[in-house]
Amino acid sequence: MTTPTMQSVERVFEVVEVLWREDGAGPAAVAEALDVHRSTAHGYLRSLEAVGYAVNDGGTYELSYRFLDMGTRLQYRNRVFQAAREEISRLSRETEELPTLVVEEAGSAVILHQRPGANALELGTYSGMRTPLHTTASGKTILAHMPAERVDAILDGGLERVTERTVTDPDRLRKRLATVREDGHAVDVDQQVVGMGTVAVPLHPDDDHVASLAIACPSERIRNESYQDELLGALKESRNRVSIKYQYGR
Amino acid sequence: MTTPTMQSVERVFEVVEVLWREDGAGPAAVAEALDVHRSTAHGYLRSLEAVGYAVNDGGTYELSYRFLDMGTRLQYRNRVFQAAREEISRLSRETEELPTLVVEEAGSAVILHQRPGANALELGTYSGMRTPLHTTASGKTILAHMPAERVDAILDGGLERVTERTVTDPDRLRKRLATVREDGHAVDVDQQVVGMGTVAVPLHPDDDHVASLAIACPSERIRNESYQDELLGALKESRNRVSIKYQYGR
DNA sequence: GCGTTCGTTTCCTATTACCAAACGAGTCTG
DNA sequence: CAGACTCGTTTGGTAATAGGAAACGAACGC
Repeated sequence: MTTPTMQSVERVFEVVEVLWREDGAGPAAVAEALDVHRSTAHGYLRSLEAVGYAVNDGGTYELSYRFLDMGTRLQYRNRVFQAAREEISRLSRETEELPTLVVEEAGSAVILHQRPGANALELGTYSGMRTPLHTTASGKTILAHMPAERVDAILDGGLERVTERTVTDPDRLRKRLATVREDGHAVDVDQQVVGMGTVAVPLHPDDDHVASLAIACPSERIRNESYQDELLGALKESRNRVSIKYQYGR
Repeated sequence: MTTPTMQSVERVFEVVEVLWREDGAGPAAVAEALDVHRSTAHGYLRSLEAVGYAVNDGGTYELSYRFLDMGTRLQYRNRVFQAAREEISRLSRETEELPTLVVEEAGSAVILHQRPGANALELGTYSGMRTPLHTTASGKTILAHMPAERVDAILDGGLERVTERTVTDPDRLRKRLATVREDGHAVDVDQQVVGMGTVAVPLHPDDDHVASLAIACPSERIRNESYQDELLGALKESRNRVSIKYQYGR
């Protein structure tokens, strides 16, 4: 923990961040953002280009789709993703909503995959997007099935508030998680985004991995209880199929 | 061109490559792969973790989904993608095949998006995947609509052979491109992958960008001419809609 | 049980990343 | 139209930093 991190590595990813923010930039802009000399910034940009993570378009450098390449390869390599892919397609066709697969990484929720159906909400969500675990229905089902000591470690990090309905009190959250465990699912309405409701079930294919399968849809549709039950039924059926597929390989 | 690239930047992305190949590794494995001292490898791993692009799971480090995050954000930022997204969903539902959006980057074809339909082929393709431009129907439609000097520059780089049917002779390729320009589309059967056929149309929303909209399906289906025409018609209709959407904003 | 290998930390120094200066090309301005 | 900027890029000298050696504790295998 006391070992310092490498300046050049931190900086090159700061450059990546700047290239993202500015949607492409030259040495001058990067130099100003990092507070270094122009020639230094130039070195980073040239190196990023050499390794293929940036492209030089006549003096201004842009991030390349190598990020998409590597990211998608990581996504495809994930065994939960492989097991869930087809089922998510099916859910997308049959419910016409927005089925989503969420996993946990470094104490955050990560959307590993989603496939909008014909009637799906247009949210700002995307594969790879991170959210705190305690602010979404999926995250709560994941927390609810994680070892207690890991939950404690995450809660100790503080519970960020994202909307006025975010549960920020650790004890209230723990009670909520107990309820999720009993119910076997979690439902959020207008929690993360106003107008959106989510129903989520845990996906617990083995002792090491906890994930969540969820469907997001407009709040008004999810308030209809029979529709909510319908979605829940579809989710649980899919979840069971995914678990089986996961355990017995492809 | 004479300016040397930064060793530490090249190395950190070598580490990324090793972490990908080994599906997670510790300092010892990375040190051996890069031929550096264990403590050096450790520094890179710690730094990658600090910037969020790797996660430390009890001594072995794995690449994180930050790559997916950044990659997908780049994908969503692309205006051609934004304009084509809905149409690709529609094509996926209506044809039940594999509609694909391809763009050019640094002289290569990059799959920017694809959405398998209910009957789609299961290929090894994925968003972010790169191929040479001259080996796919999409790539050829892109080449066919690129400025001649850029085509020359790319052809000068050599035409890699990927199957026995790859066009590797520059002059034959140029003739083929002329045909593609005349026809307004390109069709490949068993070229890239045996058993797969692709029909592609150019997507040329403005003077700076050339992309391609394509549908991949089993060879036997595409050999049926009326089916091929059906796909082509759907593609061209979608292409026109995407062009309009691109020009008149979202 | 010992030996090995691992991740990790500390310290030293030699490498390397950084800055300064300068060049040529392009753009804006007076 | 000309001058003065700013830009990307290259060069070389130097000081900060990345890399190597050694050592610690823990985990594993023999």
